[in-house]
Amino acid sequence: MLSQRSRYALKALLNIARNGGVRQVAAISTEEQIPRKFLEAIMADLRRAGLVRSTRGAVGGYALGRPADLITFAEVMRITDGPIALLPCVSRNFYQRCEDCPDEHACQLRSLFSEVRDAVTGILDNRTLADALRDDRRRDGAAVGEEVMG
Amino acid sequence: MLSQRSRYALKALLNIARNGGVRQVAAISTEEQIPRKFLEAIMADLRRAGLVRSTRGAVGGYALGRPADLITFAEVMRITDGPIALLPCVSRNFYQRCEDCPDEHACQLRSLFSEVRDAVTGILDNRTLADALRDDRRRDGAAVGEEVMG
DNA sequence: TACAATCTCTACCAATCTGATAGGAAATTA
DNA sequence: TAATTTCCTATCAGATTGGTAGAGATTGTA
Repeated sequence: MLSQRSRYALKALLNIARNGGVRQVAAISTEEQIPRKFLEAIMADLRRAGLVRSTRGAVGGYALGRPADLITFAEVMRITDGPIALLPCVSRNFYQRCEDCPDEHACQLRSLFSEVRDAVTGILDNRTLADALRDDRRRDGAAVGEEVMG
Repeated sequence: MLSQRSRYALKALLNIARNGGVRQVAAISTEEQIPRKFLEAIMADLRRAGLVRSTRGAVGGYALGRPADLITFAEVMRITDGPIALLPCVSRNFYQRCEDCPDEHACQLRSLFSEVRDAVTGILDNRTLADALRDDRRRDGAAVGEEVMG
């Protein structure tokens, strides 16, 4: 399961991307129903990873560190939750040997879970914040305004 | 990440399937490098779920509760780790609402993580213990004996 | 019957992770 | 200077994880 941390991080980033420009923790907190102090800690992680830039003081806040179409879901999840793969020995970004495994290449779990990793990262490494916003607009459009467009 | 519990459960079941018939915890424990007492607890779970049948006494042990080609990886993982989906609100077997989510159908995470769930369960619900053993034999064959067969 | 082997059950435990909360320091704007 | 906002450090309760201990129940065999 995704941690609450990751869910919050993704929602916060989508909130910033949706609104554009600089956005305060307090606003995100109330809009996305995220405990303020907890969100502060999460934003600090995202800042240290370069996903957002912060400005302090009276009209400060957070802005995306790069365009929304260059921030993937996978990247956010790796920052907040660590590895995406189900086994350490099949992770590309956080590889670690399974200590109790005598021979990695003979392991009957490894090939299957490599396949799972490929399936998952195939989606998450290629889906950006911008994609999520676009899908959302399309869904709204289909229900309400798209007809007007032809 | 998969819990150690799940890894051990899968390895233990594969061990039983590979050897066929009844198999003792002590043997599995040493062969698969799993702490004995911990494995006992895991086998108890698998028994309660019907994946294995146990017999007590002098020549007791555990046998598969049904043929190896009817036990999927997904089923084992759900017993030992719970939901496979990354969000409770997209799980088929353990569905739960996200409390802080005002409108599930407007959620910008949900559609993406449904897609991920489909990709993962598409693999894990359709891969059985028998498949894993077969793949393994094929891999051995390719390296050693297959040439003899033509 | 006694004994050894095996699963079964209950309880317990240390370490880590999760999801927060508290309070103040530092920076910026008006 | 006052207000606003991020930044930093510390703390914490509860759950989860990975495991251990020991006694009890059941069965096969000598």
